[in-house]
Amino acid sequence: MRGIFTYLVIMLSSQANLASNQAQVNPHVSVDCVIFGFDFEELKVLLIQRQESPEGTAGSWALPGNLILDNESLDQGAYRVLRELTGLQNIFLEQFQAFGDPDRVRRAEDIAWLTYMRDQPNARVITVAYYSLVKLMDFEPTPSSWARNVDWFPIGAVPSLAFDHNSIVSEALSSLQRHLRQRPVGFELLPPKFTLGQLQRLYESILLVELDKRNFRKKMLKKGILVPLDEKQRGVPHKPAQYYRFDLERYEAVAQGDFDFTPAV
Amino acid sequence: MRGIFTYLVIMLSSQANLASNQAQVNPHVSVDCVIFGFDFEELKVLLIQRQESPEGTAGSWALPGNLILDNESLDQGAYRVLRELTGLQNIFLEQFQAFGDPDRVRRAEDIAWLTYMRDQPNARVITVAYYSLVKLMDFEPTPSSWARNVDWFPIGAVPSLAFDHNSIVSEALSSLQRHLRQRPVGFELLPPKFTLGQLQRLYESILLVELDKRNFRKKMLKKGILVPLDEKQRGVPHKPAQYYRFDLERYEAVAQGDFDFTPAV
DNA sequence: ACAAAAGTGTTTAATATACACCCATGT
DNA sequence: ACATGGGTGTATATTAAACACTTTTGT
Repeated sequence: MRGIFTYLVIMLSSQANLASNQAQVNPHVSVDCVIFGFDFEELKVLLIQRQESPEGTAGSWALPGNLILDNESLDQGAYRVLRELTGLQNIFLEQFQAFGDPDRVRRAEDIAWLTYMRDQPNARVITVAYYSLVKLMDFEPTPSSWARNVDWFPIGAVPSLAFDHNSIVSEALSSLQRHLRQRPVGFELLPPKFTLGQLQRLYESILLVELDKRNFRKKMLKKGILVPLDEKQRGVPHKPAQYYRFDLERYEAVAQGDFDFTPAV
Repeated sequence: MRGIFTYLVIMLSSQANLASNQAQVNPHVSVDCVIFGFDFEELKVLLIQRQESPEGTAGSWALPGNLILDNESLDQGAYRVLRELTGLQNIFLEQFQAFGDPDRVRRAEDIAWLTYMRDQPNARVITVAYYSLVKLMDFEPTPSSWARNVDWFPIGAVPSLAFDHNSIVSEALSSLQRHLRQRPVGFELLPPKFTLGQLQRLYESILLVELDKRNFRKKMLKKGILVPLDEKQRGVPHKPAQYYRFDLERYEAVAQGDFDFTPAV
């Protein structure tokens, strides 16, 4: 019961907005967010579990998403969904693709769920997909507040999802891989201070390659966008590592648009 | 009058479809196409000129685009718009971004035009933008058939366009530039046989750089995706150039996904 | 003491860059 | 003959790749 309540609060908050500032839900356009996090070991995706509807729909997993409001942009809609779900703001968000197959809603349980949740359950909906990079430490969904309704899944163990959400996740990963090679987006997944080992494991687990430690360090440090801090790891059962931070100003000064981290396989 | 007639045929053909196969126009989602062509000298964009409406709207230029039908995918919608406009099929088409600012329709003349053309002129519309690469030789809009309604514009001399179409063109160019460095998309803009000089000018005019002839040839030929033909240029007032063709099988065999043409500035 | 990850350099191969002259054709 | 773009090679600098051992800490 608790899970259902929380979930309804999220899904219906646009209705609250509607009441307070006249915004109308657009029945044909939604946004979906693929939220990536990194726990220093592997890449994870945040999924929500739909509640079981009165009609007995199974509580299958899905991407967080919702219809947009008529007075908000696509980006604003995606931010709103993220904020409502995670409470986080100032999150890295990138639109990567629109999905509009006429039969992206075809499974019986998806239709049942829409019937239960939406005013116009049969409206043709196209969805604009975003991926988001969050510092996983900032938002670890706790069993107490979210029950079984929200959880991180390893990117390699995503279950069967609602609608076309498995395709969306897969395209999000491709986009992230491409962007990671070209722009310094990886730092969005790490805390403000991090070690080179953590950064390397991030690249390895997103690009699905193994990298040589010495070459990785040389290459990364030569870019001149990392600055060492006066601080080292503590409490680790091995030689403590130097902490670094990403220097945005230096990046913008040095490489105007060119990052180009293209590791060998 | 002729121009208006032709244009109406294009814009209303979805209505014809509606009558024949029950397809409904979706009032909230459109597709817009940025059609690129290359005349061996510079990159061009195909624009259409809206007819002057009875309300006296100026005949401003715009991207070809239209609302989608409820039974077609986004890709199919974009293909349909392209086919209706150019008569061409099997065209290279790539979705690159959705645009959904609530105020992307704000100029008086845009509103007047929608009022004239659409059933629900005030509906919030988000548009999914595609860029398309065509062999310009296959489709040179002739003054006789299109009058002043369709024309190629150099990418550097695009006039002020309707709605947010100037932003869309600019983002399309960025996407094309990015893709050209990473994938062999340039050949879509060239005829089946072309010279290395033509290919170089294509890269130069899209990426807006000057390239060294010798290095360009070495680099391009080393990829092993071009095959020389038994044919040379004829009728040119200089040493005739060797013709080449792009070999797709060879590309797919050799470079699995990696093209990486990253020229120096 | 041992386990575990941090940290460090050199050699070799591949790739990128800069650069200048002769060639074949149409007019 | 001349103008025009086609075609070619080499030397140098930069970047990528392969590779192994010592260090520091917690247990």
